[in-house]
Amino acid sequence: MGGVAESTERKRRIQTGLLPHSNQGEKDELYDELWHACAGPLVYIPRAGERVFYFPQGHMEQVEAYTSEDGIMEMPIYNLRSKILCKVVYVQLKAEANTDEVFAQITLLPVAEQDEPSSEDENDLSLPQRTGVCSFIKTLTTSDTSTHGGFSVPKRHATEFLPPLDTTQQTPAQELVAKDLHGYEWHFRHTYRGQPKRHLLTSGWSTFVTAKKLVVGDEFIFLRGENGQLRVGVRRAAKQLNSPSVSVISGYSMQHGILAGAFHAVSTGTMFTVYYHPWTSPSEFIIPFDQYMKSAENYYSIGTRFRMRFEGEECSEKRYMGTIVGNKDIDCIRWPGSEWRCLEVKWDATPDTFLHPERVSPWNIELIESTYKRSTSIISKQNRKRPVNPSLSECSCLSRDGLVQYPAEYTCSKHLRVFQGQDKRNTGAQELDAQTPEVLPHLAAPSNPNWGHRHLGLENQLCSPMHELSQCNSNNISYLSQNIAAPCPAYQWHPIITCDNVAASRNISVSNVTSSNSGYQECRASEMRDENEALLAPSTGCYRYRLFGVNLFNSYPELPSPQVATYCELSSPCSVPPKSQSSVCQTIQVSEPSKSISDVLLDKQCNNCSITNRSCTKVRKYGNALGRSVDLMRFDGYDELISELDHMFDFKGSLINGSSGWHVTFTDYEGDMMPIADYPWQEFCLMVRKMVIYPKEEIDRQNPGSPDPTPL
Amino acid sequence: MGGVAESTERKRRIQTGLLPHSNQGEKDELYDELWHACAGPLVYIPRAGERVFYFPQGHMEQVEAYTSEDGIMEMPIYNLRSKILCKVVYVQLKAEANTDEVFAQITLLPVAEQDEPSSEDENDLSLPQRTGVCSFIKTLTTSDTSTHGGFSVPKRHATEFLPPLDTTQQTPAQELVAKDLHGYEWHFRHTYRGQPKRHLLTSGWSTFVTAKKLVVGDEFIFLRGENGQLRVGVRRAAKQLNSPSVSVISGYSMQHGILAGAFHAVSTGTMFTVYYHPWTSPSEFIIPFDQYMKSAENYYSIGTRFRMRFEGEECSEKRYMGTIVGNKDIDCIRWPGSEWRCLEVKWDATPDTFLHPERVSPWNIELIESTYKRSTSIISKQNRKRPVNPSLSECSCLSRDGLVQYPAEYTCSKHLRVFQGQDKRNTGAQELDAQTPEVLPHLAAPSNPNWGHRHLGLENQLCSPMHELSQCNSNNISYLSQNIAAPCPAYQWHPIITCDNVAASRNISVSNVTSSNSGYQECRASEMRDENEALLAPSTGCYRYRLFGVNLFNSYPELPSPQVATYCELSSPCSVPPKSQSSVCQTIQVSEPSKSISDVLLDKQCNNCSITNRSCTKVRKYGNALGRSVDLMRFDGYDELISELDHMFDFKGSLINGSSGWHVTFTDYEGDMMPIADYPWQEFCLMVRKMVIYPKEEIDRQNPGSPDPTPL
DNA sequence: TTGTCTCCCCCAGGGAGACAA
DNA sequence: TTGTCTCCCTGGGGGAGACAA
Repeated sequence: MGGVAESTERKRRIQTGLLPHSNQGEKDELYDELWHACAGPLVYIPRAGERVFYFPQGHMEQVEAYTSEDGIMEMPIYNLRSKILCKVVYVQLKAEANTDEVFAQITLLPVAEQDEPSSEDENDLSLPQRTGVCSFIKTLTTSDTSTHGGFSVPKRHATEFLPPLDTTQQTPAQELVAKDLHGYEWHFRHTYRGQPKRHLLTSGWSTFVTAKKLVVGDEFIFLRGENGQLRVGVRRAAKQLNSPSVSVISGYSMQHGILAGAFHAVSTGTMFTVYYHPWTSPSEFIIPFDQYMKSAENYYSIGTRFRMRFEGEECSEKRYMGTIVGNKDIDCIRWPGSEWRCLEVKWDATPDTFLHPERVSPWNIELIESTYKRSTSIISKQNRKRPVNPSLSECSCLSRDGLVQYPAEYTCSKHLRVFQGQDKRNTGAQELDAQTPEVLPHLAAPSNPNWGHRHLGLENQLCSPMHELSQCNSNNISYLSQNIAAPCPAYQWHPIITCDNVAASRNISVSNVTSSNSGYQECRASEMRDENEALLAPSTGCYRYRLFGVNLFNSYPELPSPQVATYCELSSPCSVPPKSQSSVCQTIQVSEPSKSISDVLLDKQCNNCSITNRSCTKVRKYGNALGRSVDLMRFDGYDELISELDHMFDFKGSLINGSSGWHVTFTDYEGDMMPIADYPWQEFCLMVRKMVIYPKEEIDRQNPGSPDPTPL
Repeated sequence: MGGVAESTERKRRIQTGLLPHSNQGEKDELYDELWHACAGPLVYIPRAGERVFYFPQGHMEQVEAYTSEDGIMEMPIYNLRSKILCKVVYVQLKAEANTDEVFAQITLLPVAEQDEPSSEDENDLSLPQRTGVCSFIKTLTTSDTSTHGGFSVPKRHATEFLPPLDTTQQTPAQELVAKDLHGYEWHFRHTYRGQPKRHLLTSGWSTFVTAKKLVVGDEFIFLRGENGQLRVGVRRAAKQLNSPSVSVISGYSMQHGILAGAFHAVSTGTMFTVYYHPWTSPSEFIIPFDQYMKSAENYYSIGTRFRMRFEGEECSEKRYMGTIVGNKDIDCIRWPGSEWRCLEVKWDATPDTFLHPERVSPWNIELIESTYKRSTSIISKQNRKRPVNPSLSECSCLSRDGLVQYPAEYTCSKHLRVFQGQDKRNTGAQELDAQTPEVLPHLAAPSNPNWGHRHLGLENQLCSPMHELSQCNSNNISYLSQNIAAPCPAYQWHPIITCDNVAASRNISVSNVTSSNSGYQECRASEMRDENEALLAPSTGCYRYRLFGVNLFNSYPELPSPQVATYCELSSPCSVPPKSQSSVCQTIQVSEPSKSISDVLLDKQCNNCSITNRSCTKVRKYGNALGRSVDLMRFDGYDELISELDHMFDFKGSLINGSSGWHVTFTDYEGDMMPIADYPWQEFCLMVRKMVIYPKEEIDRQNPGSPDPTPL
């Protein structure tokens, strides 16, 4: 496609909003492809319009990688939620000028959780538009990086991706001009010479190597766009660049800035911008809404077995298994109830256990299910969960029209590489929802056990991982390198998987592993729910935040009455009465329609930490032993707060109209008590620690300076 | 001095605390020397223990230099003072790894303004300890930076600073090893060859040039310590490095971080750290207490003529003159009453006016006094004021025992360079105070019109700028370069001033300039006061905040009765009754002992901004139309404030003991009224906008949320 | 005295095929 | 097919004195 037709198609896409964060034409699409190629397949960047949860804790973790020294200072406590639902407003994919380190500048707009996203947005997001981009990656050899000679281009890559040479000449040569992520043009002389003949990049190559500071093991990325435009990029083997951060503000101020900035954005409903450096730290602090919600469906009890994906050497994927050994707040003071890295885990012994985090977030891991539904359900579940590294978990063939995915039920210890563009990470409900009836049967077909597979006749041997992987054995190491190629132009964006020395078809014996944890009955309701959804959900396109027609966030049952006993072990004492300790698992198993996920989340947060939950602010009425809690983020100002308090404490409107004789006071974190409404709402939200409703006489009686004199 | 003697002296200094921020021995002193040499003579860095004013606005300005894009977003309003008195806790002088850009990491501790600094601290600070460091600077020529050949060492520098060569050899050579600011060791081969013979740095030089990215016009700095240690550094001609700042947090978050971090530090009385990059922006946001206080003595009315020092090309100093054309807040919303760049100025026409800021802070400029005392008083005044660039304004000879200064009453348009270490910027009262009686006569000697001159027999022709400058004319351009040398080892730290093409002895015709502004009578009382102080001040060691024995901050005349009319033009309407618009000028001219500087400050600050003044706080008594003002800086806490208010409004003790039935309330800048003493005193000082004393009945009657319901 | 130029000459490194994995 | 080696050869640039400002 090109010329007029391409232009027309482009116009249509722009008009229909199908071109995310790109309004400069094909050039920028190619840029995005290059960026993702450089970032690596494990890196997920949300798209504009998407709804995500922003985790300030994770953001702080990443920023701390740039503040070596003074992270010891005690942070103040901001009244900031541990997770903030945001709409992605703008995404810019960039690269550091000096290091080519990719990073994303993401502008977020905090949104109320009850806002329903339009189904169109989500549909758009689930349909990444792919053009005829083809590319290859090669890990640099010693010779490639030596000062003598150039870069050896694998023959197939050269013939497929490089412009054809005039082979009639003795030593045919051409000049290639390719831009990098900074738009800088690199010139390479491409020749075909030697005995035997081979493709080489000679002149210009050493300049590139020097400028990019490439060493053995780094990767060279080459892209060719539809119209023949060339791009080059690098991925470094050693990701641990010592941050050459310019010393502008102290780490302490940075922490303040992130928290205060986010708080201000949340309070005022304005945008804020974060930078995400996937190479710097693995703190993925922006998690797609769906991914989070999926993980929230599971119950993460102590002893639960799980596995988690990591990026191994040379961009390969590894899965490690472990056991949950704890479930509690990482910082009970500042982030009570936070799910960020709330799971303490013990990893199964591996040669490189030291790499693994001792704490993970629920959405980082996949639980290992019980075995009896493994042939279909487990695969389905895995596809649906895809917690961290979705694209590497299966061999994907991306067509212009959608996503074709194959589950990869093996551990490819090395040399497995999938090169593809960014796909939709959470291909759970919304993708299922988008299924046309005729593809649903695929879900249960054992021989083709992928779900969401759009059967559009695009499959061929290049796209079949099982086919490709059958070529991979330890006998043909040098024949097929780990290089990845997207064939061009016949099949656009159908990655070729080539690998050597791979225990290719080795399946993880999930059933054995799981059954070894016989002491725990796994909560596995969500997968059943998935199936139910697939079968029962109306195809309205917006059921995701509803469960059987009940809006998950607007319904707020005061006292949910769990009708099944919980199987789930609790890791920490819970201050909530035990009867409310239900989980979504059972609730959904019995098709309890009044139990919403938000309820479950509330319960779970209470379980996670026995200290006060800062997302909610305690309110007490003078003389009443029983306190309540309100979430200030749900209110727009004092009026709404007072209205809620009026309702909560049964003032029947007299608190609102002032006739009650009671007044709301609050105590800030310094312990000073003040009448409410003295401060602007935002500041109040920042400083309030708890609220007490006093009768006026009591206020008059009190010494205003004495902190919190209320009897409990 | 060396060996045992040096070690003993070192030990003594460490014991007596005379070694600022250095406990690692001579190495670090040499480091500091190198740092300041690289930073340039205009750069002032406070010392640990010093009291300074921190201006968040200026800090924000500097940080904005690192945030190109998103500075447009509206900043929230923090309850932060425009200037924050701090004690310097810790200073680290550093350099950026990539660029060698010098910067200082300064840890500040907010302090209450009423805390008197101990005179010992200040004495220590005013006695920088100098060691036998000698050095030279050379601006690199084309040949120096070319790929062919090395660095040509001026002969005098080589003979004085480089280890002697064995001249009996045909081509004597030696290896020099010198560390840079990062501690990296550079090796240079030093030879003496060629026809005619000359000193050259050959091997190693081009590596240095390449690594430091030196170009023609950059400067090479060479230091030699007492014990022969060598150091090298660079200063770049092009200071405008495009900030290669790593994208970690958004500029918006940085702004939040600076304000929230400072606010948190002030609120909790904890330290905070700032980074000051003198090369990046001229926003000197940390100003010594004394410098600020000196500037606060002047009255900056519209039409006032002033001059200001700038760094010209190649580190020369230029003075430009201008006229104050406005005096108002740069940001009335966020920083009401701030003096940061509160002066709008119009610069006299110069070829490079574009360089000049349209707004300056009072402490940046020196007012041009009336002429009749120019021969002595003006010089004295200049020495005392030294608003921005103290070290360049005179040729300084620093001995181990003190500071010898010569006023420089000329404009050195180019090529004037003074190379010296950091000296005490504010050599005002405390230096005078340190005078021993026998040096006082120097103060009035017309032929030696410097004050604070320690007559220690160290003067010699090398130290006399007038002598040196007599060599400087346009005829010997190539004979004396602009290179600066500190001769070694005979005279330690007595800079040689060598220059060419300098209009050396050209005096600014201050009298003419000033008289051209005939419409304004300049306030010039402070210089008279200086003289009075010099002659009359008792040598008690702590008179700085006293005037004629009256403590300037503790005395507070109830109703100063100005006995002379004011000469000062007011630039903006003043809400204070005219009768209180006296100034220090008249007061001191008539030797009014009861008029304190703080009173003057009160009056003046009221004039500075037609909006509420944050340094003095208005107080009204309910029902009284006539308000008062108090300077909260004078109080240690609420008790003292209430005591003062009791006295001020004639409560005769009943406000103190609570029997009056009246209560002091205050209004913050948001317009919210609260009872006094709800907040810790420091926070109260930060947020108070005005105070009102109410009868209790009135407080009870009022809706606490309504802003300032008091009738005027 | 020192900035610039030119000349000399070395060697780092680009560019080629040989060779082997 | 392609990684590595070695050989060839060129040019950038280090290093010297010449020369002039």
